[in-house]
Amino acid sequence: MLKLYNTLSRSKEDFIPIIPGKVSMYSCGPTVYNYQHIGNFRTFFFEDILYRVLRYNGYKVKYVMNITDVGHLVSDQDEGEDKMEKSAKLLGRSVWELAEFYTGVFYRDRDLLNILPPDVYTKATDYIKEQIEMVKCLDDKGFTYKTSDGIYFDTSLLKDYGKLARLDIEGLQEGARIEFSAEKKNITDFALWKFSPENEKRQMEWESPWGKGFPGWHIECSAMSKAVLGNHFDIHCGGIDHVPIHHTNEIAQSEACNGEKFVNYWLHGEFLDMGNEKMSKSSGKFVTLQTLIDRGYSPMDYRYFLLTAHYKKKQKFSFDALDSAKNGYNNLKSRILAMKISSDGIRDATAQQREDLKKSFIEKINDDLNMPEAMSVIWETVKDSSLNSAEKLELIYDFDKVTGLGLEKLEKDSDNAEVPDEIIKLAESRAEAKAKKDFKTADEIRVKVREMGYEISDSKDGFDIKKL
RNA sequence: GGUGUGGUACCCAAGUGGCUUAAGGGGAAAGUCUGCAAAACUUUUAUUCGACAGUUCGAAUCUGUCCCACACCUCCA
Repeated sequence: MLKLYNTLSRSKEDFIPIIPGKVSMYSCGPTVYNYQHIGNFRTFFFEDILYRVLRYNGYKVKYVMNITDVGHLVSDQDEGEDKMEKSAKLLGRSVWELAEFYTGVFYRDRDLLNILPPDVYTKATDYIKEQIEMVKCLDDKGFTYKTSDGIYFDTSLLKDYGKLARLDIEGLQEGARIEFSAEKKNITDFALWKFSPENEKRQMEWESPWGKGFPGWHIECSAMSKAVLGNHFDIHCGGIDHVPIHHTNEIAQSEACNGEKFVNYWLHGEFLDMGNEKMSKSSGKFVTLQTLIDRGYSPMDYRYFLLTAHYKKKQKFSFDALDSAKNGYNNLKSRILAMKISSDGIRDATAQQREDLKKSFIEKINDDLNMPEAMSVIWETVKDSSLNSAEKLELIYDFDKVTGLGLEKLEKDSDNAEVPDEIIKLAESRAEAKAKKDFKTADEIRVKVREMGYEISDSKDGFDIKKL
């Protein structure tokens, strides 16, 4: 039985889909006005694990992710400039070009991290009509009011507003530091449709029953999930930061308009803790996947790193921690490679042991996606002395459908091809010296080669050269 | 001011009442192997879970108090 932690109930629940055997799932994707940083990818990774675990459990999953290419203001509370327009202005490009560019980078990074694409990507600008219709629906039902800058949702009309975040509305007002729009009736009210500024031509704007403008950020997820998955679906996920505002508002809009429960299970991924390194995009300073690549890490090192912590807990990022993940991943890979050489067969006699390991793995992933424990089962499998290589590999390849470390496709690095002739010659002369028992010369050559960036190591049939 | 989360070995990180005399990885150390190394293999590395009280037959896990760190209530995945 798959158990998932539901933010709505603040507890781990048995997962029971609306339609047996099928799962409908929506996750809040990237806002493509800038690069995604490694913190963003922690969330996309968590969603990938969720998707994989659902599929591993045999569910037929319809997974939708949105691409926000319009309307996400600098503040979630609908203050400030549109992030897309602001960023475009800064770079002197059109917002459309910008969105396309950053979407492309997002896809590339996603693939490098072996994150599976969803079944459907929905771009906010492709669903303007649906968003307008939803605002109209709310308007018709009397949930809206108009101010000088847009159509707003009146949150005081819902008695359970804020149930997801368990908001203490009174407390919010007391501690609020935001510039409170005087025209807003309640601090928690938010824009459904924003009017284009009169003195300014926006690059992205559309006609609507309320005049030229653009949709508020929250409405896109409500409208697009409705369009693709219907009024009521199984799982909605995203980053933990979306609980108090974005997801709270999605629930308000969707339930007010549709008149039925919106989502059964809300799952939220915790943040990556960068220590002193602030990761907010607005500060302009953040670590991207490319930063890691430039520093000599493979994107998959980062994936392995993410697998070592539970998604609901803050994970401390540091280059030391990433180093240890990289080493761990390398060790795992070399063990797998060593096993691949073997020509063992699967034995009936070990069926029980293999069954036990598999059961244990499933138990871990189904316990609210406990990947650190699942990784521990993988290591147990690797080190199990009662199983032969073929048996271990069969299990590990199966487990890797969830972990996504690319272990089945793993091939021995063709490092030797890149070793310069000069180094090979030195290695050969070292072998000669060794044969003559001239160990002093042999050691000198090894040191010299090491200084040149290569490591010579002896093997049964001669030597190996590895780039350092 | 309000709200919330967390403090587990040198580092990362599971575990939330007995199966754990606390997973797993990294690191470190020792041994086997080796001319010596490297790799590989084997072994070791928290009687202890921020502190102090308490509940219990039994607690890292529950309760209370305190200390510390962080996050959110602006933006952020």
